[in-house]
Amino acid sequence: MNASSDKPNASALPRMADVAKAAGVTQMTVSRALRDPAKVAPGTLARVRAAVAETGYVPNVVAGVLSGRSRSRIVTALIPTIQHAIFADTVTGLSEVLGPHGYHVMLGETGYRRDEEDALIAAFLAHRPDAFMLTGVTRSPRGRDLLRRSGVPVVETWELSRTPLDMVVGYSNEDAAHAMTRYLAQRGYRRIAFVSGPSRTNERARRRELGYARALRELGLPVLPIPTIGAPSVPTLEEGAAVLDAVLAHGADAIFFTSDVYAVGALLAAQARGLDVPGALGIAGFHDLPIARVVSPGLTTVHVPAHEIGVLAGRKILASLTGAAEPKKSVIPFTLVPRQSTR
Amino acid sequence: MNASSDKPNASALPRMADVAKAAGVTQMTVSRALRDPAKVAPGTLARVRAAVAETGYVPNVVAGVLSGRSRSRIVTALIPTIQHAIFADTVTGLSEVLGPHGYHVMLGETGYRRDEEDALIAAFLAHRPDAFMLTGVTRSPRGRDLLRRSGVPVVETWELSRTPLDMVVGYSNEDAAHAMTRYLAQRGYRRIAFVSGPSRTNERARRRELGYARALRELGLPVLPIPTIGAPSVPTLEEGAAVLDAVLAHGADAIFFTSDVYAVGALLAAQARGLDVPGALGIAGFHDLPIARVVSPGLTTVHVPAHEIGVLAGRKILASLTGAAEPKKSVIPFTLVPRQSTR
DNA sequence: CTGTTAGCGCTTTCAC
DNA sequence: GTGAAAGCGCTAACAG
Repeated sequence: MNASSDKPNASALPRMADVAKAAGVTQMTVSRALRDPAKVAPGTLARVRAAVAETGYVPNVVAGVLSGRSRSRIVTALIPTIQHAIFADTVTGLSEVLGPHGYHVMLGETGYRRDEEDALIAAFLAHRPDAFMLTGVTRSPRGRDLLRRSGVPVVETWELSRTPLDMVVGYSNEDAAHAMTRYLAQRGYRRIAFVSGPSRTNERARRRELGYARALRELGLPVLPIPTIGAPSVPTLEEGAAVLDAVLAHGADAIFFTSDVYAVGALLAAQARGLDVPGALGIAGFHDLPIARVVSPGLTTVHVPAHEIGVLAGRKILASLTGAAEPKKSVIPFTLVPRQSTR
Repeated sequence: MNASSDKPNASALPRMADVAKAAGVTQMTVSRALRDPAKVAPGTLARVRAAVAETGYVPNVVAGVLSGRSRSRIVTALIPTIQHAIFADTVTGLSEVLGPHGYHVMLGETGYRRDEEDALIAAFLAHRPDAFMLTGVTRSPRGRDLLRRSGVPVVETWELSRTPLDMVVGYSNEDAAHAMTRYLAQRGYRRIAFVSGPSRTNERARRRELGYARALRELGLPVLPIPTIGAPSVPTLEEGAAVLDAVLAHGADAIFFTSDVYAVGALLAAQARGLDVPGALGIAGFHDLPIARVVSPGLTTVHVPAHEIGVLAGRKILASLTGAAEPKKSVIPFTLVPRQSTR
C-alpha cells in the first residue's frame, strides 16, 4: 500500500509497548501475560487482553527470535517442484502436522538443481528456521556443511540413507523399481525397457534404474538401452509420447516409466497408433497419481506414500523440537498397484 | 540435531562480529562490505570476503529486519490448498518472479476457511513479510483490518473486485461460467445443469453460479436445481461420479462442473453406465487440467491462466516494493476450450 | 505478582 | 575509508 515510504517496514502495527500503555502496565507484564498467563494476576490479564484487542496487536516474531529465547516457528521445506503433485502431497502432510502447533512452512523449489538447493539453504538459514525438510538424501558438501553447523534439525525424505544428516523418512526407490520390474517379468514380459527423467540430476530416478537393472540381471533378461528424457522439470504427457518410438525400436514388449505422467503419455500414443496395450505392449508407471486410475486401460503403477512422508517428517520435527522421543529414521512402504495396462 | 540444548536457536552459525574479527576490521566494515562494496577499500573488501568464506557466515535476516532498515524478503502466499494443481501453478509463477530478486515465499493453506485465513494473516504478519498474495477478493472484516493497518502491499487474485484491498490480478469467474453456459446452449443442449463445490465457502464457485444462471435467464432456458458437493476440500473423481444420478434425475442433457476433476469423474461414471457422451449427455469442466486432455472423449473446459496470475502478482509485488510503476489491477483472460465431451 | 536492566545481531547516524 | 554509539521490539534474569 505505502511502498515508497522511507522506512521499508514502516509498519503501522502497534508494538508491545503500545499495548502496555493502553493497559496501564509495563511491557514486561504484557509479555508475560501473553506467554505465561498464569504468572499474571487475573485482573491484569484481563486488562492486557483488552488492550491487545483494542490496539490490534500482532506479536513481532522477529524481535522474539532475535532476543534469543523464542523460536521462529518457521519450518523450511525444500522440494524439487511444487508442480509435481506428489511433492505437494508431502508438503500438505507436513503442514497438517505442524500448523496446529503454530509452525509455518516456508517453501523452496530447487528445480532438481543442487546449486539452487545450496542457495536456498543459505537464504533460508538467514531466517533462522526451526527445522528443515529436504527432498532426497544426497547433498553438496557445502549444503551438508551449512546445515551441520547451523545446528538446525533436518529431515531428509523420499529415499533412505546410510549416512543421514540427521533424520530420514522414506523408502527404497531401488527396491520399488526392482519389485515392479520383477512383476512385469512375472506377467510374461521379456524385453522390459526403463524410461526415466534425467537421472543425472534426480537421485530417485537413478536409484530406480539400479533396481530395474538388478531385477533383470537376476532374471537373466536383457537390459534395454535407456533413453533419458531431457528437461529436469515436471514430467509431461508429450515427453512420454515422444519417447515411445525410440523404445519400441529396441523391440521392447513392456516399458516401465518412472512417472505416471510419462506412462500415460506413452499409453495414449500407443493407442493412437493401434498398439494393443497390454497385449503387445505392457506399460507401467510410478507414483499412482489420480490420472493412473482415469485412463483406460488403467495404469499399473507403484503407489508411494507421499502424504505420509510429510506427516512423519512433521512428527519427527516436532519431536526434535520438543525433545520428545521419536526414531531418527522411518521406512514407509511402497505398494505395487496392478491395473490393466499390463497383462 | 541438538534440540534439547538450553537456548532453542543455539545456532552455531557465526555472527558478523566473528567475521569482523577474522578479517581484522570492525563489524561495521563487514556490514558495509556486504551491502555496499563500493564504500569499502578494495583490500579490505577482499579480506572481508575471505573471512566470510572462511567462517561460513550466513547473514541473519532476523536481526536486519529488527534493526528497521532491511526487508524480511518474505512474501506470504495464502491459497485454499496446495493440493489443487491450479493454485500450485499460481504459487510457482509467483516464486519464479520473486526468487531471482531474493524474495522467498511463505505458504499458507486456508482450506477454504475464512477463520483459518484470518489466523494465518495474523500469524504471518508476525514475521513481518514484505507482501501478501491472497486468493480471492472477499475477506473477513478482521482480515481486512489487519492487512490495512499493517501497511503491507497486498495482491488479491483469482477474481476481480470493485473494492480491492490494494492490488488485484484475476478474471471474472462469472463471465467465464456465463461463456461456457452459452456455449453449451449454442451446441444444442437445453437442460443444462450446474455442479460446484461448496459455494458457501468458495467465492469463485459462487460467482460461476451467477454466470450460469444469468446465461440461462438470457436464453430463456430452465435453471436446474443445483446439487452442491459437500466437503470444502480438493475435488475428487468420486464426488463427480456420485453426483451424476441426482443431476440426471432432473432430466439434464448437459452438466457444467466447476472443476475438471468432478467432470472427469462424472464422465467415467456416465460411460460406465453406457450413456452416450456427448450425444445424450454433454459434460464440461473448469480449469483445463492435464487430465482434461487425457480422457476420451476429451473434456470441454475453461482454461484459466493460473500460472500467469502468479507471475503478474509477483511483478506487482516487486513494483510496489521498489516503487516502480505498475497498474494496481490486471485482468487476465480465460479461454473456452471445446473438446469432444460436448457436441 | 510486577518492574528494571541488559542484550540478541544488525544498521543507521555521526565522528574521525 | 573506517569506527563508535544508539536503538529496532522483544525476553531472561533479577529485584522489589
